[in-house]
Amino acid sequence: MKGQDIKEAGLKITLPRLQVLEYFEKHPGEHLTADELFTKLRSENSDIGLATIYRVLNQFETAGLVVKHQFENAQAVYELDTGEHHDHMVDVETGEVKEFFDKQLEELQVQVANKYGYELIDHSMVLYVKKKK
Amino acid sequence: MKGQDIKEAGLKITLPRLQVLEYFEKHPGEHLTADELFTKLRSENSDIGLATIYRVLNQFETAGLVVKHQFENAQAVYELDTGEHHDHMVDVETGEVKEFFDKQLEELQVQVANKYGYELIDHSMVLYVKKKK
DNA sequence: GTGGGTGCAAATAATTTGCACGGTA
DNA sequence: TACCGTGCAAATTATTTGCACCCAC
Repeated sequence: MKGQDIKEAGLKITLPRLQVLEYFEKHPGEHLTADELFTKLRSENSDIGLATIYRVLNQFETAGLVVKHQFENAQAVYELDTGEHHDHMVDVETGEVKEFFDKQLEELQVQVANKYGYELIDHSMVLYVKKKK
Repeated sequence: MKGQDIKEAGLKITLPRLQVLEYFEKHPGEHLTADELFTKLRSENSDIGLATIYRVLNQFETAGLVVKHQFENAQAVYELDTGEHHDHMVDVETGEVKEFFDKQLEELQVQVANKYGYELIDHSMVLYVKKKK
């Protein structure tokens, strides 16, 4: 049962938390803002509050259940943490967000950090792209 | 004279605009928030307003005089646009921002975008690092 | 039963905008 | 003199927090 993840995070299994987690699981690959999630859940007859969404997302982020991204825009977007690291491509024409992973790029970043005398802890990389004609 | 850049951007040469531009030119490599710039200029006996800083920075960004970055934190940071593209490394222990450029990384990003059927328009890449012991 | 969890509304933080006045061209 | 530009304060936007009530354990 999915409540397991919530319990393992040291949180009580409550309806709002289940609804948020369930939404992400039912829509794999979606990246949405707190507000978008609020609207979607409300339209599914949930009576969840926006503040709760922010609270739950923060708790889930701390627990490693979701990942938060701050792209160019003001609002942060969240996605389910599949456990597999990946980076993002944003199609500048459609706003669509695509995940990708490139081993060579990852390794090169480690090497570049080393070259400057640093150890790489984390990175964020977003490629802004458009479809080739 | 430095007012030149401002005039070329189609803007009147005013004291606040000169002060902002001058601050960046006198402190090469600095990345600061609107609020930090406000405090610095005020301490230099300017009577510039925070709203004006935001307005001027936006105009300068549009004109290509400064570049705006949104790192993990809430506040955006600005730096003078030297015309040379570079990415950033943030020391997670000190908060220090270092610029770097790696040709191989740049090229690899183009290739990766191509591999997925896209054309690379722009990218943002921030390496979070700490000093090697 | 009790302490954590929730919705709502009010508080914050960063940034933008309205307005009357001031300075540049 | 024309208007654009400015400082200040109020408005906006995204997010957080206080509080009284509620529910999972």
